[in-house]
Amino acid sequence: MTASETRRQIVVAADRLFYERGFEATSFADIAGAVRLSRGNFYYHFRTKDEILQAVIAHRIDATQAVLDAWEAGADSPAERILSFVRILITNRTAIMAHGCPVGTLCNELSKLDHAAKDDAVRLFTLFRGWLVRQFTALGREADADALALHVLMRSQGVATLATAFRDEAFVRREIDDVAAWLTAQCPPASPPASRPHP
Amino acid sequence: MTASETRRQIVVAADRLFYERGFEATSFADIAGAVRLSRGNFYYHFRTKDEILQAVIAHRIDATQAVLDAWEAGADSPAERILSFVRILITNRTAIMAHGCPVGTLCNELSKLDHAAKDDAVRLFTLFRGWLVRQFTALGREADADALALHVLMRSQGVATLATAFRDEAFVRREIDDVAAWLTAQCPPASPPASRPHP
DNA sequence: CGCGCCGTAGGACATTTGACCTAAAATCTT
DNA sequence: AAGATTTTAGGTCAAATGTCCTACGGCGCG
Repeated sequence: MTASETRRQIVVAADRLFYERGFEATSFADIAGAVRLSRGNFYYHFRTKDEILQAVIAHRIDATQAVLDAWEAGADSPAERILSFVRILITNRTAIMAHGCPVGTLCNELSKLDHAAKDDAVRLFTLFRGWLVRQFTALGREADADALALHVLMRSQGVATLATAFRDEAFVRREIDDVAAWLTAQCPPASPPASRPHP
Repeated sequence: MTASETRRQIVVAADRLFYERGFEATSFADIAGAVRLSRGNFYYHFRTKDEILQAVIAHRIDATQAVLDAWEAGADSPAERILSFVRILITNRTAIMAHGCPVGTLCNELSKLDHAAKDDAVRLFTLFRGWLVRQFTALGREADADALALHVLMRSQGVATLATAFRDEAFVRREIDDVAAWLTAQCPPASPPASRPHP
């Protein structure tokens, strides 16, 4: 096995474990075990947990960017793209009801730990935020695109958190429908300006 | 110092530390140090970390219940009461931007740890949920009171999470205003039914 | 071919940390 | 002062982290 391939496997396994159990609760040995490496060999690739965290975040950023790029390259309208984003909550409902949103929970945990990589994790949010801003701008809402983007992110996060707490799939679907309705009201052909963000 | 008083101090200190650093990241010694107790004395009051967690959750439930009762005993209208709840985000903005929502982040962490006390933590949410249901019922929305309650909780959680990530106070205020506007649209004297929850 | 180099892999320590426990001193109660 | 309660100062044990050392196999080179 080549070193970079081994490394990649480690990052993928760590990514999953950090998501499922949290960063703090995942031990070096847990990750090594998941990839079937001895501790010593593991150390050859990553010397500290923080290094792994850095790599995991970088990996997530790449993966996220790829998904967003693909959506933006597709034929969907900006509004449909935004809905694609929100529907992640449905697609990943099982994982989310068990472990929450990967981005939100990581940012929360790193904030509490006051971890050096905190800001890097927030960049994941920033990625989505910027992408959403572009979609809303394309919908003719350049003036308040950022407020709208944050609003969509806010709703996703809120739904994810409550989904984890209550494990209520009907609630998730209801709220997704509500976002869809809100979105339609935001960017219609021509209707009275809705009561939303006044930035 | 009487035992129950010492115990109370321990719970208060543990509550703060669990909130600020997280449950997993807070050690026995951290709590003992915060109350200036020897580890042994600490052990006299609580034998395991899980016992402390139980006590902290019970303490939070009591405190929450007291606040909700006070609000319900006050002269405010149900709509104003709901706004009081949402405005906690403003009142506690400093703490929330640093450590998130105490309820949401605890539930998230315990979910990941698959901790036995997970469901007890969710009861904190349930407390708010039931209280909100009563307010919406009083506003004449008994039919969808629960969906509306969850919607308000969802927004609070989303705002808290993003507030922690971006530390943007203006965003928080904007979203609070938006909830207020939404609330007005929900339960007005008599207006066309808004596009909200269809449970 | 023989030899040393290097990337890769695996195991054997050493150190630290944190949860959990005990014995006995100090303090309070009656 | 007897007896219960509270506090202190230790100590144990397992898990986690950090570091080193050996081994194997390909490969360039004299």
